[in-house]
Amino acid sequence: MKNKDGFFDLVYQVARLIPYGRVTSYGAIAKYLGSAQSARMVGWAMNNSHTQKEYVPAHRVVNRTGMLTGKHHFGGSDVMEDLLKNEGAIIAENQIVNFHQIFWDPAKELKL
DNA sequence: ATTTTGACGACGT
DNA sequence: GACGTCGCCAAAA
Repeated sequence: MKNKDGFFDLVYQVARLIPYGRVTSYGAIAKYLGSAQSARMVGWAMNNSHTQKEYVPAHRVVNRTGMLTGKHHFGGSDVMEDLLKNEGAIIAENQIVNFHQIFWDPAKELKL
């Protein structure tokens, strides 16, 4: 397949697998991909996520602190917060309060 | 080909 | 316990 087995595409696919009302961290995805130390790459991939044909729920991906670090990349609006809140996430000061509650680890949940 | 970055993470002070 | 710095990998300039 001409699927670019690139790191980016992998991240996009995993990000799309994030269930509704759930969030994950860059490190979690990176770990699932086998490159736990490449958490930064995941974030970078998200930056290019807009280049993907399919929409990537990047708003469900936050850093390990649960802070919406990437909300600035959503067009400058608080759309990211609104979306997460809409899914049941509690956001306060750009930070997910119930992060531990809605945290979704692909390497754990998605792992068969 | 080399250098810089980049939406992180862990360790150190 | 809060703040700072370094380290990681991979892609873009």
